[in-house]
Amino acid sequence: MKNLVVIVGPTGVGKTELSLRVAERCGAPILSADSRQIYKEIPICSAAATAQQQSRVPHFFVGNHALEDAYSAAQFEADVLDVMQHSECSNFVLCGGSMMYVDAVCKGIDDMPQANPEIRSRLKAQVDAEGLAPLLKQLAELDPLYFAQVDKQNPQRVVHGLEMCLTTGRPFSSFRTGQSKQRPFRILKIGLTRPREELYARIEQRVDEMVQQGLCEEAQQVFQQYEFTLREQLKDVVRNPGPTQAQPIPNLVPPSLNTVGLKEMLLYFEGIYSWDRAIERIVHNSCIYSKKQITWFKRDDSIHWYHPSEEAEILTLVDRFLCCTT
RNA sequence: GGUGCCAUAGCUCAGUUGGUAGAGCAAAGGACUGAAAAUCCUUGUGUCACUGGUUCGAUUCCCGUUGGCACCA
Repeated sequence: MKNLVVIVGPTGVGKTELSLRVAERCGAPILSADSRQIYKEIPICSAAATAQQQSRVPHFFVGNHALEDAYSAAQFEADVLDVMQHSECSNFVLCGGSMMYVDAVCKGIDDMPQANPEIRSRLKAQVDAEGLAPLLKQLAELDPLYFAQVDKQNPQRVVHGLEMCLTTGRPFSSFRTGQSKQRPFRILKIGLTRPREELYARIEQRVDEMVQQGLCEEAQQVFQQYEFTLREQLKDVVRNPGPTQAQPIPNLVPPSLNTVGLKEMLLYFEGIYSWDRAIERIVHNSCIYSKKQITWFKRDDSIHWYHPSEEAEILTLVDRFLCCTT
Protein backbone atom coordinates (compact mmCIF):
# COMPACT_ATOMS: atom_id res chain seq x y z
CA MET A 1 0.00 0.00 0.00
CA LYS A 2 1.23 3.50 -0.82
CA ASN A 3 2.00 6.10 1.83
CA LEU A 4 0.99 9.73 1.98
CA VAL A 5 2.72 12.11 4.37
CA VAL A 6 0.61 15.24 4.69
CA ILE A 7 2.17 18.50 5.84
CA VAL A 8 -0.23 21.30 6.75
CA GLY A 9 -0.06 24.57 8.62
CA PRO A 10 -0.76 28.28 8.25
CA THR A 11 0.80 30.37 5.54
CA GLY A 12 4.37 31.38 6.23
CA VAL A 13 4.98 28.79 8.94
CA GLY A 14 7.73 27.02 7.00
CA LYS A 15 6.03 24.12 5.20
CA THR A 16 8.01 24.30 1.96
CA GLU A 17 11.44 23.77 3.49
CA LEU A 18 10.25 20.93 5.71
CA SER A 19 8.42 19.24 2.85
CA LEU A 20 11.67 19.13 0.86
CA ARG A 21 13.51 17.48 3.74
CA VAL A 22 10.79 14.93 4.31
CA ALA A 23 10.45 14.20 0.60
CA GLU A 24 14.20 13.74 0.20
CA ARG A 25 14.24 11.47 3.22
CA CYS A 26 11.60 9.11 1.87
CA GLY A 27 12.21 9.44 -1.86
CA ALA A 28 8.82 10.97 -2.49
CA PRO A 29 7.57 13.57 -4.93
CA ILE A 30 5.77 16.58 -3.50
CA LEU A 31 2.10 17.12 -4.27
CA SER A 32 1.36 20.78 -3.61
CA ALA A 33 -2.02 21.28 -1.93
CA ASP A 34 -2.17 24.99 -2.52
CA SER A 35 -5.04 26.53 -4.42
CA ARG A 36 -2.85 29.46 -5.57
CA GLN A 37 0.45 27.83 -6.40
CA ILE A 38 -1.30 26.03 -9.24
CA TYR A 39 -1.34 29.30 -11.20
CA LYS A 40 1.71 29.69 -13.36
CA GLU A 41 1.48 33.49 -13.51
CA ILE A 42 1.94 34.08 -9.76
CA PRO A 43 4.79 31.97 -8.33
CA ILE A 44 6.12 34.84 -6.22
CA CYS A 45 2.94 35.98 -4.50
CA SER A 46 1.84 32.40 -3.85
CA ALA A 47 5.31 31.54 -2.47
CA ALA A 48 5.55 28.53 -4.77
CA ALA A 49 8.58 26.27 -4.66
CA THR A 50 11.37 27.84 -6.73
CA ALA A 51 13.02 26.19 -9.73
CA GLN A 52 15.95 25.38 -7.47
CA GLN A 53 13.71 23.76 -4.86
CA GLN A 54 11.88 21.85 -7.56
CA SER A 55 15.17 20.53 -8.86
CA ARG A 56 15.74 18.88 -5.47
CA VAL A 57 12.39 17.08 -5.50
CA PRO A 58 9.83 16.67 -8.30
CA HIS A 59 6.72 18.77 -7.67
CA PHE A 60 3.18 18.32 -8.89
CA PHE A 61 0.42 20.95 -9.05
CA VAL A 62 2.73 23.96 -9.10
CA GLY A 63 2.17 26.36 -11.98
CA ASN A 64 0.09 23.86 -13.93
CA HIS A 65 -2.88 26.15 -14.54
CA ALA A 66 -3.64 29.62 -15.88
CA LEU A 67 -5.37 32.27 -13.78
CA GLU A 68 -8.27 32.02 -16.18
CA ASP A 69 -8.89 28.31 -15.39
CA ALA A 70 -11.68 27.36 -13.05
CA TYR A 71 -10.45 24.82 -10.53
CA SER A 72 -11.84 23.24 -7.41
CA ALA A 73 -11.17 20.99 -4.46
CA ALA A 74 -13.00 18.16 -6.18
CA GLN A 75 -10.87 18.53 -9.29
CA PHE A 76 -7.80 18.53 -7.08
CA GLU A 77 -8.90 15.32 -5.40
CA ALA A 78 -9.29 13.61 -8.76
CA ASP A 79 -5.95 14.92 -10.04
CA VAL A 80 -4.03 13.80 -6.94
CA LEU A 81 -5.55 10.33 -6.97
CA ASP A 82 -4.67 10.05 -10.62
CA VAL A 83 -1.03 11.02 -10.08
CA MET A 84 -0.66 8.67 -7.13
CA GLN A 85 -2.20 5.78 -8.99
CA HIS A 86 -0.05 6.14 -12.08
CA SER A 87 3.22 6.92 -10.34
CA GLU A 88 5.78 4.23 -9.65
CA CYS A 89 6.62 5.86 -6.34
CA SER A 90 5.20 4.33 -3.19
CA ASN A 91 5.67 7.38 -0.95
CA PHE A 92 4.22 10.87 -1.48
CA VAL A 93 4.31 14.14 0.38
CA LEU A 94 1.17 16.28 0.23
CA CYS A 95 2.08 19.76 1.37
CA GLY A 96 -0.04 22.87 1.49
CA GLY A 97 -2.34 25.16 3.37
CA SER A 98 -5.51 24.95 1.31
CA MET A 99 -7.66 23.34 3.92
CA MET A 100 -10.36 21.98 1.72
CA TYR A 101 -7.93 20.61 -0.82
CA VAL A 102 -6.21 18.59 1.88
CA ASP A 103 -9.50 17.26 3.19
CA ALA A 104 -10.67 16.43 -0.32
CA VAL A 105 -7.63 14.20 -0.78
CA CYS A 106 -7.64 12.64 2.68
CA LYS A 107 -11.37 12.19 3.23
CA GLY A 108 -12.86 12.61 -0.22
CA ILE A 109 -15.61 14.86 -1.36
CA ASP A 110 -19.05 13.80 -2.58
CA ASP A 111 -19.44 13.11 -6.28
CA MET A 112 -21.73 15.55 -7.98
CA PRO A 113 -22.00 17.22 -11.34
CA GLN A 114 -20.72 20.68 -12.13
CA ALA A 115 -23.30 23.43 -11.63
CA ASN A 116 -24.44 25.27 -14.73
CA PRO A 117 -22.55 28.60 -14.82
CA GLU A 118 -25.45 30.42 -16.41
CA ILE A 119 -27.78 29.37 -13.62
CA ARG A 120 -25.20 30.51 -11.11
CA SER A 121 -24.83 33.97 -12.58
CA ARG A 122 -28.59 34.32 -12.88
CA LEU A 123 -29.02 33.45 -9.19
CA LYS A 124 -26.24 35.82 -8.16
CA ALA A 125 -27.89 38.64 -10.08
CA GLN A 126 -31.12 37.82 -8.32
CA VAL A 127 -29.44 38.00 -4.91
CA ASP A 128 -28.04 41.44 -5.76
CA ALA A 129 -31.44 42.66 -6.90
CA GLU A 130 -33.84 41.05 -4.44
CA GLY A 131 -31.78 39.69 -1.57
CA LEU A 132 -31.65 36.11 -0.36
CA ALA A 133 -35.29 35.68 0.61
CA PRO A 134 -36.70 34.53 -2.77
CA LEU A 135 -33.87 32.02 -3.20
CA LEU A 136 -34.44 30.65 0.27
CA LYS A 137 -38.11 30.21 -0.49
CA GLN A 138 -37.32 28.30 -3.67
CA LEU A 139 -34.67 26.21 -1.91
CA ALA A 140 -37.16 25.29 0.81
CA GLU A 141 -39.46 23.89 -1.87
CA LEU A 142 -36.84 22.07 -3.94
CA ASP A 143 -34.69 20.73 -1.12
CA PRO A 144 -36.23 20.99 2.38
CA LEU A 145 -33.45 18.83 3.81
CA TYR A 146 -30.63 21.13 2.71
CA PHE A 147 -32.74 24.15 3.57
CA ALA A 148 -32.84 22.94 7.15
CA GLN A 149 -29.05 22.69 7.30
CA VAL A 150 -27.83 25.59 5.23
CA ASP A 151 -26.45 28.82 6.70
CA LYS A 152 -29.30 31.04 5.58
CA GLN A 153 -27.24 34.21 5.84
CA ASN A 154 -24.48 32.94 3.58
CA PRO A 155 -25.30 33.82 -0.05
CA GLN A 156 -22.64 31.56 -1.47
CA ARG A 157 -24.05 28.48 0.22
CA VAL A 158 -27.66 29.27 -0.61
CA VAL A 159 -26.81 29.95 -4.24
CA HIS A 160 -24.81 26.77 -4.50
CA GLY A 161 -27.56 24.63 -3.03
CA LEU A 162 -30.13 26.09 -5.34
CA GLU A 163 -27.95 26.04 -8.45
CA MET A 164 -27.33 22.34 -7.89
CA CYS A 165 -31.06 21.63 -7.58
CA LEU A 166 -31.78 23.60 -10.74
CA THR A 167 -28.86 22.13 -12.70
CA THR A 168 -29.53 18.50 -11.87
CA GLY A 169 -33.26 18.43 -11.21
CA ARG A 170 -32.48 16.62 -7.98
CA PRO A 171 -32.27 17.92 -4.41
CA PHE A 172 -28.73 19.06 -3.63
CA SER A 173 -28.85 17.10 -0.40
CA SER A 174 -29.22 13.87 -2.36
CA PHE A 175 -25.58 14.27 -3.45
CA ARG A 176 -24.33 15.10 0.00
CA THR A 177 -23.54 11.84 1.76
CA GLY A 178 -20.97 13.47 4.02
CA GLN A 179 -19.19 10.12 4.28
CA SER A 180 -15.42 9.76 4.17
CA LYS A 181 -14.12 7.73 1.25
CA GLN A 182 -11.80 4.79 1.66
CA ARG A 183 -8.31 5.57 0.37
CA PRO A 184 -5.92 3.07 -1.21
CA PHE A 185 -3.03 4.60 0.76
CA ARG A 186 -2.01 5.22 4.36
CA ILE A 187 -1.97 8.75 5.68
CA LEU A 188 0.24 10.51 8.23
CA LYS A 189 -0.68 14.11 9.00
CA ILE A 190 1.91 16.54 10.30
CA GLY A 191 0.91 20.05 11.32
CA LEU A 192 3.37 22.90 11.66
CA THR A 193 2.66 25.71 14.04
CA ARG A 194 4.34 28.69 15.69
CA PRO A 195 3.35 31.25 18.32
CA ARG A 196 1.18 33.91 16.75
CA GLU A 197 3.73 36.76 17.04
CA GLU A 198 6.45 34.61 15.53
CA LEU A 199 4.22 33.70 12.61
CA TYR A 200 3.16 37.28 11.97
CA ALA A 201 6.77 38.49 12.06
CA ARG A 202 7.70 35.84 9.49
CA ILE A 203 4.79 36.83 7.26
CA GLU A 204 5.92 40.45 7.36
CA GLN A 205 9.46 39.44 6.48
CA ARG A 206 8.27 37.17 3.70
CA VAL A 207 6.33 39.99 2.06
CA ASP A 208 9.55 42.02 1.95
CA GLU A 209 11.28 39.09 0.31
CA MET A 210 8.49 38.78 -2.24
CA VAL A 211 8.94 42.41 -3.18
CA GLN A 212 12.66 41.85 -3.66
CA GLN A 213 11.96 38.81 -5.80
CA GLY A 214 9.77 40.83 -8.14
CA LEU A 215 6.25 40.76 -6.74
CA CYS A 216 5.53 44.12 -8.35
CA GLU A 217 6.64 43.01 -11.81
CA GLU A 218 4.74 39.75 -11.52
CA ALA A 219 1.54 41.55 -10.58
CA GLN A 220 2.03 44.15 -13.28
CA GLN A 221 1.99 41.45 -15.93
CA VAL A 222 -1.31 40.19 -14.56
CA PHE A 223 -2.62 43.74 -14.34
CA GLN A 224 -1.86 44.34 -18.01
CA GLN A 225 -3.59 41.11 -18.94
CA TYR A 226 -6.77 42.04 -17.04
CA GLU A 227 -6.60 45.83 -17.22
CA PHE A 228 -9.89 46.31 -18.99
CA THR A 229 -12.02 43.97 -16.89
CA LEU A 230 -10.41 45.23 -13.67
CA ARG A 231 -11.28 48.82 -14.49
CA GLU A 232 -14.86 47.77 -15.03
CA GLN A 233 -15.05 45.69 -11.84
CA LEU A 234 -13.46 48.41 -9.70
CA LYS A 235 -15.17 51.43 -11.18
CA ASP A 236 -17.16 52.16 -8.00
CA VAL A 237 -14.20 52.02 -5.64
CA VAL A 238 -12.81 55.34 -4.45
CA ARG A 239 -9.28 56.14 -5.62
CA ASN A 240 -6.66 57.08 -3.06
CA PRO A 241 -8.78 57.13 0.09
CA GLY A 242 -7.21 58.24 3.35
CA PRO A 243 -4.45 55.98 4.62
CA THR A 244 -6.66 54.29 7.16
CA GLN A 245 -9.93 54.61 5.33
CA ALA A 246 -11.61 51.25 4.93
CA GLN A 247 -13.93 50.62 2.03
CA PRO A 248 -15.41 47.43 0.69
CA ILE A 249 -13.46 45.95 -2.20
CA PRO A 250 -15.50 43.69 -4.50
CA ASN A 251 -14.58 40.12 -5.14
CA LEU A 252 -12.78 39.89 -8.47
CA VAL A 253 -13.41 37.65 -11.42
CA PRO A 254 -11.80 35.27 -12.21
CA PRO A 255 -11.53 34.13 -8.57
CA SER A 256 -7.78 33.58 -8.88
CA LEU A 257 -7.31 37.36 -8.93
CA ASN A 258 -8.37 37.53 -5.29
CA THR A 259 -5.14 35.89 -4.20
CA VAL A 260 -3.57 37.73 -1.27
CA GLY A 261 -0.56 39.60 -2.60
CA LEU A 262 -1.89 39.79 -6.12
CA LYS A 263 -5.16 41.55 -5.38
CA GLU A 264 -3.56 44.31 -3.33
CA MET A 265 -1.02 44.91 -6.07
CA LEU A 266 -3.78 45.12 -8.67
CA LEU A 267 -5.51 47.70 -6.47
CA TYR A 268 -2.22 49.59 -6.31
CA PHE A 269 -1.95 49.65 -10.09
CA GLU A 270 -5.56 50.78 -10.31
CA GLY A 271 -4.71 53.74 -8.07
CA ILE A 272 -6.90 52.57 -5.20
CA TYR A 273 -4.04 51.80 -2.79
CA SER A 274 -0.81 53.64 -2.28
CA TRP A 275 2.27 51.42 -2.37
CA ASP A 276 2.64 51.46 1.42
CA ARG A 277 -1.03 50.74 1.88
CA ALA A 278 -0.84 47.80 -0.50
CA ILE A 279 2.12 46.26 1.32
CA GLU A 280 0.44 46.81 4.67
CA ARG A 281 -2.75 45.12 3.38
CA ILE A 282 -0.80 42.13 2.04
CA VAL A 283 0.82 41.52 5.40
CA HIS A 284 -2.43 42.01 7.23
CA ASN A 285 -4.59 39.87 4.94
CA SER A 286 -1.99 37.10 5.11
CA CYS A 287 -2.24 37.18 8.90
CA ILE A 288 -6.03 36.99 8.75
CA TYR A 289 -5.78 34.07 6.35
CA SER A 290 -3.31 32.25 8.56
CA LYS A 291 -5.74 32.53 11.45
CA LYS A 292 -8.53 30.94 9.43
CA GLN A 293 -6.22 28.10 8.51
CA ILE A 294 -5.33 27.56 12.17
CA THR A 295 -9.01 27.44 13.08
CA TRP A 296 -9.72 24.86 10.41
CA PHE A 297 -6.78 22.58 11.19
CA LYS A 298 -7.29 22.77 14.96
CA ARG A 299 -10.35 20.55 14.89
CA ASP A 300 -8.61 17.75 12.97
CA ASP A 301 -7.31 15.51 15.77
CA SER A 302 -5.46 13.21 13.40
CA ILE A 303 -2.78 15.90 12.94
CA HIS A 304 0.52 15.55 14.80
CA TRP A 305 1.62 19.07 15.71
CA TYR A 306 5.21 20.34 15.72
CA HIS A 307 7.20 23.53 15.68
CA PRO A 308 9.19 23.65 12.42
CA SER A 309 12.43 23.53 14.40
CA GLU A 310 11.55 20.01 15.60
CA GLU A 311 12.71 18.51 12.34
CA ALA A 312 14.47 15.56 13.95
CA GLU A 313 11.32 14.51 15.78
CA ILE A 314 9.29 14.90 12.61
CA LEU A 315 11.68 12.76 10.56
CA THR A 316 11.61 10.09 13.27
CA LEU A 317 7.83 10.07 13.14
CA VAL A 318 7.90 9.76 9.35
CA ASP A 319 10.42 6.91 9.53
CA ARG A 320 8.27 5.02 12.00
CA PHE A 321 5.22 5.57 9.82
CA LEU A 322 6.95 4.25 6.72
CA CYS A 323 8.47 1.26 8.56
CA CYS A 324 5.39 -0.22 10.09
CA THR A 325 3.62 -1.42 6.99
CA THR A 326 0.38 -2.52 8.49
C1' G B 1 -2.29 87.48 16.34
C1' G B 2 -8.00 87.31 14.77
C1' U B 3 -12.22 84.29 13.43
C1' G B 4 -14.56 79.72 12.60
C1' C B 5 -14.73 74.40 12.90
C1' C B 6 -13.17 69.90 15.28
C1' A B 7 -11.64 66.59 19.77
C1' U B 8 -16.55 60.01 21.13
C1' A B 9 -13.96 52.29 20.81
C1' G B 10 -7.16 50.28 18.35
C1' C B 11 -8.67 53.21 13.28
C1' U B 12 -12.51 56.11 10.34
C1' C B 13 -16.71 58.37 12.00
C1' A B 14 -22.27 58.48 13.61
C1' G B 15 -25.22 60.05 17.77
C1' U B 16 -27.42 61.88 22.33
C1' U B 17 -33.64 68.45 20.94
C1' G B 18 -29.51 67.38 28.55
C1' G B 19 -31.19 61.10 31.46
C1' U B 20 -23.30 58.25 30.82
C1' A B 21 -23.55 55.98 23.60
C1' G B 22 -23.27 52.79 18.12
C1' A B 23 -21.81 51.52 12.92
C1' G B 24 -17.95 49.93 9.54
C1' C B 25 -13.00 48.26 9.72
C1' A B 26 -9.47 46.03 13.17
C1' A B 27 -8.95 42.38 17.25
C1' A B 28 -10.54 37.62 19.61
C1' G B 29 -13.31 33.21 18.85
C1' G B 30 -16.21 30.02 15.57
C1' A B 31 -18.61 27.55 11.12
C1' C B 32 -17.16 25.22 6.66
C1' U B 33 -18.41 19.35 0.75
C1' G B 34 -17.05 22.09 -6.56
C1' A B 35 -15.13 30.13 -5.69
C1' A B 36 -12.09 27.67 0.17
C1' A B 37 -6.32 32.88 -0.15
C1' A B 38 -13.94 32.03 -0.96
C1' U B 39 -18.30 32.88 2.02
C1' C B 40 -20.64 33.45 6.61
C1' C B 41 -21.62 33.78 12.23
C1' U B 42 -20.65 35.47 17.51
C1' U B 43 -18.31 39.06 20.89
C1' G B 44 -18.67 46.52 21.96
C1' U B 45 -17.51 50.24 29.45
C1' G B 46 -15.22 53.79 25.99
C1' U B 47 -12.23 58.82 32.26
C1' C B 48 -17.51 60.80 24.91
C1' A B 49 -9.71 65.87 25.28
C1' C B 50 -8.88 68.67 30.23
C1' U B 51 -10.81 72.42 33.99
C1' G B 52 -14.76 75.11 35.97
C1' G B 53 -20.05 76.79 35.54
C1' U B 54 -25.56 76.24 34.73
C1' U B 55 -28.75 71.92 36.09
C1' C B 56 -31.98 67.12 40.18
C1' G B 57 -28.63 65.28 36.30
C1' A B 58 -23.58 67.41 31.34
C1' U B 59 -20.44 63.45 26.73
C1' U B 60 -24.48 66.97 25.03
C1' C B 61 -25.42 73.93 26.86
C1' C B 62 -21.85 78.04 28.66
C1' C B 63 -16.61 80.04 30.25
C1' G B 64 -11.64 78.83 30.02
C1' U B 65 -7.28 75.45 28.84
C1' U B 66 -4.70 72.17 25.56
C1' G B 67 -4.15 69.93 20.79
C1' G B 68 -5.58 69.68 15.49
C1' C B 69 -7.68 71.78 10.90
C1' A B 70 -9.39 75.89 7.84
C1' C B 71 -9.75 80.88 6.54
C1' C B 72 -8.23 86.07 7.45
C1' A B 73 -4.17 89.23 8.75
